[in-house]
Amino acid sequence: MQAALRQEIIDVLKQLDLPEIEFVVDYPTDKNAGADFFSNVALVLSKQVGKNPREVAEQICAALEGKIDQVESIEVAGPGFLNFVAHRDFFTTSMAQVLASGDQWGKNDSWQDKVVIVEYTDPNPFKELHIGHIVPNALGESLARLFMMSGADTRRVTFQGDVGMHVAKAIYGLQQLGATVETIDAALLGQAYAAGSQAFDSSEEIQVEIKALNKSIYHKSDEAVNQLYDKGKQVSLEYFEQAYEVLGSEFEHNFFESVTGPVGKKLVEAHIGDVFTESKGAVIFEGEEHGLHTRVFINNEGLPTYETKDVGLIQCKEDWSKEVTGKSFDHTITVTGTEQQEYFKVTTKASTLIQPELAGKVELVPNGMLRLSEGKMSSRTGDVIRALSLVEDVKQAALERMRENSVIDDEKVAEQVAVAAIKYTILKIAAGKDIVFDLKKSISFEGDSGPYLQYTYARIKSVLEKAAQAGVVPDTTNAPVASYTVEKLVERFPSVIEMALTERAPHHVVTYLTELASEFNSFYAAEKIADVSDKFAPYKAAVAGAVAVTLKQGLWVLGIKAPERM
RNA sequence: GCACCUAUAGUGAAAUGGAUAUCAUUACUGACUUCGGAUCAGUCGUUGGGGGUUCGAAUCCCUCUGGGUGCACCA
Repeated sequence: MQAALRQEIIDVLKQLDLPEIEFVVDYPTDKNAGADFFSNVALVLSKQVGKNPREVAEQICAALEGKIDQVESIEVAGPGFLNFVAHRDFFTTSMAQVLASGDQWGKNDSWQDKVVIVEYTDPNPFKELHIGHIVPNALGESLARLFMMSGADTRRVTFQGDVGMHVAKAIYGLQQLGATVETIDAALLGQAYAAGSQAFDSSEEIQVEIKALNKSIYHKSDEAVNQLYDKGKQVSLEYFEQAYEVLGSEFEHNFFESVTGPVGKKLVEAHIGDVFTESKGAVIFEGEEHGLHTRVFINNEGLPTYETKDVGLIQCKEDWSKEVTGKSFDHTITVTGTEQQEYFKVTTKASTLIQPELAGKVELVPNGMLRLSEGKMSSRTGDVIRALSLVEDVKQAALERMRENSVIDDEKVAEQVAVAAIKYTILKIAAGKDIVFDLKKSISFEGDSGPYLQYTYARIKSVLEKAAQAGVVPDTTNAPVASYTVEKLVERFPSVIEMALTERAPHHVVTYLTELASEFNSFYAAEKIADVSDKFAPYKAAVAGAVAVTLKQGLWVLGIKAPERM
């Protein structure tokens, strides 16, 4: 529709001998409920033409009159906007299309057949998967699904630090705690890391000891250590898998620093002289000439730093992409904290200097930090809130709620409600902004919340069931003269999906769904659906069905399950 | 010190440079003898200060103030 309007306006401009300019054709903000679409073309033109904007608008309006099939009327409003009102049929047809397309509703082909690798969550083995990891997990999952909605061959992966000082500290802690291969579990690993970190900070002797341990892990030189390491890594990864399942993520592949390190080191060493330089025993990249800052890629002990592991990672992604899809990736996204933005620019620049074909294909989407309104979190002191324990707490609250006033009592659904509540609080905020988390208050089941969306969906399912029993069959042939506001919102869904992807901003989907649910609930309060004596009941049931499809698709994009009952 | 990000009702947020800044929450008032009250309707309350660009600024530019983050051998 927008495209058709735009084209007609362009034609009319030519016909009227007006200059070609950039202008907007879009949905109006909801307070001018009178119009379905608007354009600012006259406002943009007025200066160039040297006329009053309203005058220009009138001229274009007159020339457009009757030219566009789906438009009922056009008028000039405010300072010189063109307001278009769509035919009633436009929305009626749209409802029918939604019901017919089902789980295809909202899709587009902007990334059709492109290979996109989305990397997110990135927990470190031997450390806790804490509530800070939920933010990039929720964001990355949603971005990945937006790419899927846009036709991309989307691959979800993680990148994990399975070597390095944090691992040495954890192993040291395990040794101190007298852990054996048999006794290691996720809880013990958390304790071990905290114990190791504290020991590291407590004395220089222990620091030397842990650094030595780090080297032996790297070179796999001590069999006893290797056993603890292998078991610890395995336990960590299994634990992560459990968490991913609860959170609703499924990763196809884990990349490890122990693997990307050597790959990166080779690449870096091959480009000493043209990209990297040697300085004080280390290999560095001088970022200043690119407006960035200098970073060390290989330290003076000859070990690759995180920078080099990231350079290697890109190569590993490329190799893996060829292996699983038969071709190079078209785009890769890394979701990680905003604090890594400057750093990421440096490694990306270095990578593209090595491999110019990567330019523009490597992207960082920063996620904001999650702060607690009270107290600080630190895995070094063991003072963390594990992701799963947060889910568990919220789930208990949900169960309590269900026992009070729900039609069912189901642990699985309570968990889905909990995850919805948590993800909603994260995803409603524009990506990259910090999130203040008040454990008591911020996870809400009322108003602006994940459960509100789920509730609305369950409610529709329920009323449609009642309607079916009463003999009301959803049908769009007999529509009331005026369209319901909620229909107009449903029709916008695909454009919201496209915008959310191009801006890397799932919060647009959250805002939209909340508005849709709210609008539906108002509609629901005012209109009777399961009532055979109402001649518009079949139409209203069709509208309710279209809202349900939209909610379900939208929640899917957010990585939130839509239970039929709750 | 340099660089980047950020500031919107009491609180948490939204607003591709567009029309009367939108939601939620809090507080208060109500709702069909109930198609699920995790709902709906209503009242109260907002763009940090100062300049500028623009037909039009929460949004862009400058500046001040407050907050955050990053600036070789950690990840």
